[in-house]
Amino acid sequence: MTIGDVARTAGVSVATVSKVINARYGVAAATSRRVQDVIDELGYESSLVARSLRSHRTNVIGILVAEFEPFSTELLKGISEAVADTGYELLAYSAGGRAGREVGWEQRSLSRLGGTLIDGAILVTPTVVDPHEGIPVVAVDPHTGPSGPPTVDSDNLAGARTATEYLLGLGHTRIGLLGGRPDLESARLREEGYRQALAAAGIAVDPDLVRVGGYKPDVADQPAHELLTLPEPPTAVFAANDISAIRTIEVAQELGLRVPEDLSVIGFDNVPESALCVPPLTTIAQPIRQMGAEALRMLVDLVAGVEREPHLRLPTALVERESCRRLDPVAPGS
Amino acid sequence: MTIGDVARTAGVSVATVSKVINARYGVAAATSRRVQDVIDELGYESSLVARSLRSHRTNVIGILVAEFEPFSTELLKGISEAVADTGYELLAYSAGGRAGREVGWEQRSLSRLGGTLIDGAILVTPTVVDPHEGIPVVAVDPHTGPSGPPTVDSDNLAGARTATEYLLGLGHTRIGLLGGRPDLESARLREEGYRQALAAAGIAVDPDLVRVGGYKPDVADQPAHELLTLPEPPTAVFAANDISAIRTIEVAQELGLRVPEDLSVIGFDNVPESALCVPPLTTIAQPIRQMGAEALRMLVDLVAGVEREPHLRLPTALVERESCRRLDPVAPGS
DNA sequence: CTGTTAGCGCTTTCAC
DNA sequence: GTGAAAGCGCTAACAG
Repeated sequence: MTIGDVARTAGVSVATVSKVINARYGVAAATSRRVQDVIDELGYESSLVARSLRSHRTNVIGILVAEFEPFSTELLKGISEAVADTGYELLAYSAGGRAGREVGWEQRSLSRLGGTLIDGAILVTPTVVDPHEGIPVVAVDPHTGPSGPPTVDSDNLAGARTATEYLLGLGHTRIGLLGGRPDLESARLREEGYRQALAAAGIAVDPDLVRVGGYKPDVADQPAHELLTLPEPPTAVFAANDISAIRTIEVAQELGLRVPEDLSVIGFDNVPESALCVPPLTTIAQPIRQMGAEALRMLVDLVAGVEREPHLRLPTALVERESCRRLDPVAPGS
Repeated sequence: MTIGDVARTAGVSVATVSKVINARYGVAAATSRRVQDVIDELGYESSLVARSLRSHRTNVIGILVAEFEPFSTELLKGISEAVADTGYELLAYSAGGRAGREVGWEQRSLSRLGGTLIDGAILVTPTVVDPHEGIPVVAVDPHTGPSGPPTVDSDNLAGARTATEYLLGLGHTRIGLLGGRPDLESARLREEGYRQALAAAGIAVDPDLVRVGGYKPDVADQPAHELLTLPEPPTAVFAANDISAIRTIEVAQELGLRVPEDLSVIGFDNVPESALCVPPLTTIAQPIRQMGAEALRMLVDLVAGVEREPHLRLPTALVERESCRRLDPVAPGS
C-alpha cells in the first residue's frame, strides 16, 4: 500500500495525493475530498521512511539509548508525559545489547537516524558527543563538560556528599565506594563528593575501600564481593547507582551479611527498582522523569530555534528507606 | 556524510562502497581495505532510512506503544534483555500523547514503519490488529481472542479471581471493582474473575460497586471518587491495574480515609510504581519483563520462519504488601 | 489546478 | 572486479 495505490484508485497523480496529505495549496476542494475519501477507505498511511528521506522534517524526536534499563526507561516516562501536547512523536532507539560494550554507539545511532528520520535527539548518558551534529541534540547525564551540546543532569556532587555525610552521621567511618562507569562525568563527580565528605570529616580515604563498579548488575558483582571480603571490611557502602547498590545487597546476603544490621548500603538514582529491593534501598534521588521532561522541552525549543540556557542542573535528595542503620557505638571486642 | 562522500574519497563508485559495507562478493581485497579505511577515517555510518527503503531487511525490531508508561517500559526492559544476543536492534515508537485518545494508533504506526524500517513488530496492548500485515507481528496483552496474530499475555482471569478471593478471605464482602480500559480483553477478563470469585462465595454483585476506570491516573479519578462516596461504600476495592489502584489510594486519602485501616485496595500488574506507593500496594503480579522477553523470542522466530505455538499465557501471582487488611469482625454500631 | 520530472541515500541487477 | 543505471516511496520544483 503506497501513495501510488491511492493515486491510481483516486484517478490522480501521486503529486496530487502528496499535496492533499500535506495540506498544500493548489488542489481543488472536490479533488481533495475525493483523494481524502480514498485514503480513509484504504486506510493508507504514508511511510515515515520514504517521507523523511525526501523532506527532512518528520515531527519525530529520537531518544538514543545504549539499552532500555531502569534509568533510561524512567527518563522515557518523563519524556513521554512532556511530549503530549507538542505534536511530536517519539522514537526510542537502542543499538542492541552490543552497545553496552561498544563505545561510540551514540555517534553510530545518530548517524543512522539523524540524517533524516528524526528532527532532534536526546542522548542518554553518552560518552562522546560530536559537537557539530546535523540535528539538534540534548544530552542527559553526559560525559562532556560545559562545552559540547546542551545538557540536563542533576547535582551529582552534592548528592554524593549528602550520601556520604548521611553514612557518616550514622556513625560509619569505614565507608566503601562502589564507583560507577568510569567514562561518565556523573560517576567521577559522585566519587569526588564521597572524597569531599570524607575529607571534611577528617577521614582519610582508604584506597582499598574504593572500587570501580559499573552500571550493570554483573559488573558490580566482583568489586562488591572484593569489598565485602576485605580483611577489614567496610561497615557501609555507597554505591554510585541503585543497580550496583542492589547487587551489593545481594552479594552481602550471599555472604551471610545482614543488611542493614551488618552492613549499610546507600545507592544513587532512586529508580523504582530501589523500592522493590529487600530491604528497600536508601538512596539519593535524581528527579529522573523531570530530567526527561526538561530535556524534551529543551530539545523542542532547540528545533524551533528558540534560545535557551544550554545547561540545566536539577537537585538531588536523600530518600531514607531501610538499607542503612546507625553503627553500634562500640563494636564488640574493641 | 553519505555513501557518495565515501566513494569520492576512496576513488571508487558508490556501488563498490555498498558492496564493501554489505560484505558482498566481487570486490578486490585491496579495494575493500582502502574503502574500509576511508569509512573508518570518516566515521561513516549508512543511513538506516535510505538502506531500509531499498533493501527491506534492517535487523531492527519495532515495539509499538501508545505511550511510554509503567507497563510498556517494563516490557521494554524485558525485551531489551532478551535481544542482547540476537543481533537485532530495537526501535520503540510512540505515536505521541494523542494516541491515548485516538484509536487505531497500532495500524497507523505499523503502516508508517512496517513497510520498510522494521523487520517485525511487538504491539503493546493493541485494540485492533489487522491480521494480514506486511511484517510479522506479536501482540502483548491484546484485545483479540485466539484468532489474530500471535500473542503473549498473562492469566488475567485467574489473577483477578485470586485478588478477589484474597479480599474475601480478609473478611470483605462489599468489594468495589474499578475496571480497566473497556477495549482490552484483559480488562474484561479481570472483571469476569471478580464476578466469578464473588459468585463462588455466594455474594451478589452490587452494580453500584462496579465502575469503569481506565488506565491513566486522571481517568481513574472520578470513578474512584464515586465509589468511595457511595452511601454504603465498599470496604475494599479491586482496581484492574496498579495505576488506577494507586490513584484510588490517593483519592481515599484525600477523602480522609486511611488505607488499609478504612479501606483495602488491591491492584493488578505489579509495576515498580506499586512498591513506591504509600502504603505499598498489594497487587497481582504479571511477569511483565518475562512477557516482553517471550514476545521478542516469539517474534524473532517468526521473522526467521520458525513454527511456534502462537499463544503464550504466563501465570500471575499475589504480591502481598500493605494496602489490604483484615476487616474487623464486627463493625462498630452494627 | 494538475501532472511530469528530478532527486533524497542506498542496494542491486547487469554491462563492461 | 567495477561502475552505470534503475528504483524503493515520497516531496518539491516546475510546466502545462
